[in-house]
Amino acid sequence: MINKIQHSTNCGDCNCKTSIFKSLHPFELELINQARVQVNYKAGEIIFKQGTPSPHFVCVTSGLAKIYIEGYGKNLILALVKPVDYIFGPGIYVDNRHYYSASAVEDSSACLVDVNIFKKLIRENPDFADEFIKRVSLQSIFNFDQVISLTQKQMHGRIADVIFYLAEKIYCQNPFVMTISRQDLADLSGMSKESAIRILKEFREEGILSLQGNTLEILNIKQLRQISETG
Amino acid sequence: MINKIQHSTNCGDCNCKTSIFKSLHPFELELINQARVQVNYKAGEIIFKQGTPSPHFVCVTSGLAKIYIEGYGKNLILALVKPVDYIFGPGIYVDNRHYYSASAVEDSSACLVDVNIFKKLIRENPDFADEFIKRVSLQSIFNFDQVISLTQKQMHGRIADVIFYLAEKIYCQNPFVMTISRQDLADLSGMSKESAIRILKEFREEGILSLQGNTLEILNIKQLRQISETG
DNA sequence: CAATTAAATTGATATAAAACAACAAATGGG
DNA sequence: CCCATTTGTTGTTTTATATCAATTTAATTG
Repeated sequence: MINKIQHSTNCGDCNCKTSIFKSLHPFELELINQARVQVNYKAGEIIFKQGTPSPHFVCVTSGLAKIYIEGYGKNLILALVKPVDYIFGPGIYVDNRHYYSASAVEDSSACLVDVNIFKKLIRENPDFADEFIKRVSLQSIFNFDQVISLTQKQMHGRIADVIFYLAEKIYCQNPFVMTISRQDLADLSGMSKESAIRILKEFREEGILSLQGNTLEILNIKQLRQISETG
Repeated sequence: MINKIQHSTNCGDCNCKTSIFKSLHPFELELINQARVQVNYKAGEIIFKQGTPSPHFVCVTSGLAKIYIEGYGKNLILALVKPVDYIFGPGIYVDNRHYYSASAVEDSSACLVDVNIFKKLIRENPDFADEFIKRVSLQSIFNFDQVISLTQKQMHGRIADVIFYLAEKIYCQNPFVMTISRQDLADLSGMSKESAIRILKEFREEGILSLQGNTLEILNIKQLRQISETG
């Protein structure tokens, strides 16, 4: 099972896709490369748990992961993380604890790198620091949109938002295969699984999308956008 | 009207209260001091508007401000900002736009400082950068708690959370005078003004708190905590 | 200080969404 | 390949919460 997935053998080839690393010098990238540990996760396996110490940052190199807050009885998925993107929680600069959990949605692999190396590079390379802060800022902005969607739109609008998120940011194609479960869809849109399913059904009946098996196609983007905007 | 409020005449005295500035050298603080502009706002006045350019960061030196997202028909208050604390939105490292609005809740004054000075200091002083990132991280963690409260608790729990926020983080005393309106209370807890008022009334009737005029006292902290935790 | 406007309060009604329950379909391990 | 477990689906009921409407209180301002 090991080594079934093809990976780059160094960060210089792999992480070039992640904009934040573009400001690192080759020798700095090599520093990360030396320190990294690669791990494989089966679908459903937990990568790290909310509340536990956070000794490294995680770079997802294949598959799909979710980061989610374990709340009161249910989870809220903050984001899906696809290759090549990394998970770097806010606890690292606070108390070295995770403030959300992460698990693999699909069979995935990831590189783990000691956070101290990361923090060291931020101190030493201002361009990298700027990129990092920019990245954190983009995350914040995304979260703002998310919290407005969750608190001010009703279910139809929230599902519309999540479908756009999946099509545009995660799977990046229009007919796409939903590898996330209905429960995940519900946890992304802050509603019960039953409600999420029902709205998906409604959208299908109204010809807004087609859904056979787990292949979803947005048929009427304009109408779905409308639903997203009218809440 | 001008100069009625007493302020420090330099950042060295004033901002020492704000932990993020403690890592700045005196000459760096003086750089900020030279560049700052002080402004007074009357209650209700807008400090900046979501979507507009963001040329400076804002340090609230007296009064009380709110930062809020203008959503679909209603606002969501992200935080109240009291002296001496600053407002530094995520747009500054992205597109120099504000992603939320800010306005004065009480008569307030603030210092405005060119963001470029701030960004320059972050590049040049790694300790300051670390403090800044820590600060942004704490903000994120706060927002996580907030979004869980807003999306997974029902109204009683949300109001309880907001009351604790006011008592512990904003007014910092137990009988405290609520200088925010009921609408603000509603916008902090993501519900209608009417619902917020009704729950306040219930809490009063159950002896959990007293509320005469705008003076609120938590009488049964344990029970309020319980309500916060059971959602 | 009266007159006007804005903010707070209360009650009645409508509705969005969860919870519950029962069942179907798919998945995975022995 | 079959049984067991999970995941998905649908209908019904209940409940939390918004909306609407009416009234009271407080705050402004000429």
